[in-house]
Formats: sequence, C-alpha cells, structure tokens
Amino acid sequence: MGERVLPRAERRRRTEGKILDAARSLFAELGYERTTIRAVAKAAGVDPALVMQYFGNKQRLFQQAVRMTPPGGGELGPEGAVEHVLGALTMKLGELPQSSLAMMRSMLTHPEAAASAREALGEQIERLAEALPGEDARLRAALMTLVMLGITVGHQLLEIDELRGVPQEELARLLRPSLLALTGL
Amino acid sequence: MGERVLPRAERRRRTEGKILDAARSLFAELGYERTTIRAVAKAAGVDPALVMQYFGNKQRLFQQAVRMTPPGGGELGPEGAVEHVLGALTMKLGELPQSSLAMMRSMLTHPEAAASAREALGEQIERLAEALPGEDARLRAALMTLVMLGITVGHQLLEIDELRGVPQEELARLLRPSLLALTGL
DNA sequence: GTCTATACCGTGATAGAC
DNA sequence: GTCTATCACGGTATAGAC
Repeated sequence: MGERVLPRAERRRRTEGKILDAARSLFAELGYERTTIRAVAKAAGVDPALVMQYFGNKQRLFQQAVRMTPPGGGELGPEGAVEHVLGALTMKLGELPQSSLAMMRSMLTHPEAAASAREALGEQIERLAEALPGEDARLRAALMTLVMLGITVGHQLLEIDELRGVPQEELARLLRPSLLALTGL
Repeated sequence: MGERVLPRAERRRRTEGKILDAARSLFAELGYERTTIRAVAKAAGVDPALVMQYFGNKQRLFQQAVRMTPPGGGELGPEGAVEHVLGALTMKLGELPQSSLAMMRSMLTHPEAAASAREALGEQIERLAEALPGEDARLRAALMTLVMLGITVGHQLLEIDELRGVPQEELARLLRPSLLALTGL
C-alpha cells in the first residue's frame, strides 16, 4: 500500500487533541467530579472506551487537560511586580486559558487539582517574593497572590454580580493601591 | 405507660443533630461530590436510608448542614468596616464554623453551594457598601470581600505553606493598609 | 413513627470480543 | 484498534420490620 493521507500517528494526535479540548471545556465548567468520561467522549465525538484507552483513567485525563507551561517571569522591582500581577486581569473576558479555569474550578474539591493549584501559586509567590524587599517578602507575596486569586474566583468562577461587566482596567485601577500597600514599601 | 425517658421527638432531634454534625464535617473536608450519604450515615452511627428518610435527598442534607444565620452587622464608618472584615481573620484556627467551610469547599463545583456563596457574599458586600463613600462603593465593597475570600481560601482550604502558622494578628496587620486603600479614602 | 433491607440506574474501570 | 459486557460503588426509591 502507498503512503496514507493521514498517518495513524497524526490521526491519533488529532483525536487526542479533540478529546483534550472537550475535557478542558467540561472540567472548566463543571469541575472534576461532575465531568463524566462519557460526556467528554460525546463532546469529542468518540467512544467513551477510547478515552480510557488513550488516557488510562479520569485522573490522567484531568492532568493532561490542565497541564500548563508556567510563564517564566523576568526581573522586576516591587512596582513591576504589582503590574505583573495586575496584568493577569487585563486578559480580556475570553481570557484565562481554559486549563487554568479547569484547575481552579476543581482546586477545592479534587486533591490533584489542589496540588496543582498549590504548585502554581507557589511558583508565582516565589517569583513575586524575589521582587519584594524585607523579611516577610514571601508572606507578602503570598497575600498578593491570594488577593488576586480571590478576585479571579469571584469574577470568573462565582460570577459575582458587582463585577459583571466591569472593565479590567477599572479593576486594575482600584486594586493597584491595595497591592502596592502589600509590597511593604 | 409512664412518661418516656426520651420522647420520640427529642430522640429524633438528637439523631438529626448527629447526622448534621457528621455531614458538616465531611462536607467541609471533602466537598459535596466526594461526601457520600453512606459515609455520613456511618460517621453518625445510623443507617444510610435513615438519612434519606430525614432529609429527602443529598441536596437538602447539604442545605440544612450549611444553613447559617448571617451575623447582623451594626453601623460603622470605613475604618470600622475594615476592622469588621479583618475580624473574620481573628477567629482562631479552630475558627470558621464548619458550615461556612462546607459551603466554601463546594462553592466552585456544586451549583447550590455557589448560590449560597453568592448570597452570603452579596450580603457582606451590601453591608460594607453602606459604610463606604463614593459612587463605586458596591464595587469597592465587592473587591474587599473577594480579597478576604482569597486569603481565607488560600489559608483554610488550600493551606498554602506561606500562611501556615502565621498568627492572625500578623495577617491583619499586613492586610489592613491594603483594605484601607480599597475603601476609597 | 423510626428505622432497615433491598433493588435500580448512572459512572469509572476492566477484560475481552470483533 | 475499536467497541461491548460486566463489575463495584454511590444516589435514590420502595417495602416492610420493629
């Protein structure tokens, strides 16, 4: 036989991609427990058993779906750190990668998501701490990170009324003095 | 027959109490989905079907377990509002009522818990907004509330390393200027 | 009235048929 | 390489024992 138009490796890769896209979307919307393998398969247009075949179990499907390359941060002073943190807000409403939303959505109820969240937050805390002066830089960095976590959770996941439709620049403007106060200057 | 030592109404009340205590504890630790009726029943020392008999379904058991009387707040100015918000931190580590933790634990993955959380946060936002000046009092109040939500989630539920063992007074000291900056003074 | 036993359906997971 | 059969577990409904 001649060369196939779509080599099996390529075909497999595309199918995996469809499954992961569907999984990210459902995990982000429903969280780990309420997302069923069967629903992911249906959304991806494949057989449920195929999902198991590819990813082994639900847990590994989740891991693959939320896998993220943490953006490496450069060097910056306290003010730069504040702007960097606020920058997360300036992504427009389509915004945060679905993988982040999926991880956050499940971080309080799924142990694996909690571990991923702790790790991701820990990295951000460490990066921020390097830009802050003083003994308690890590503690202040942790508080800054959790402040933004609270805003993001309330805005993106809980969809608190008071924040609906508020432009991100407005949020950044209101939060900036608050975060600066946490830098310890 | 003479008077019963434990009238059935009293006996029933105690059984319900045991079930609700067990439910609160498990919901707070595991969240809604991972908490099973069977596990609640076992922890309470009763038959699983009895839980159904009393509460109808898991959803209503959850509602009863997280039911809380919101503390009515008095009148206060912006500084008083900040201290009031910070006061939530000063509860010692045993701390937040388990009903609150149960609600927060599930608020991102269980629709009913999300509704309860939105309602509870909305009440606090409204109370804070009354103490703040300016056009955007409600927005500022929402941000203050979400700031505290982020800290609480990171501290109590995610158990972020950097906050472990930090005295609540220290947290309050670091956060006070940040919250004051949000009052819009 | 209070509680127990049992059965049904959906979900994650495994083994094996086509 | 894809799908079916089957199992264990959890939410739920019902029957009936005490």
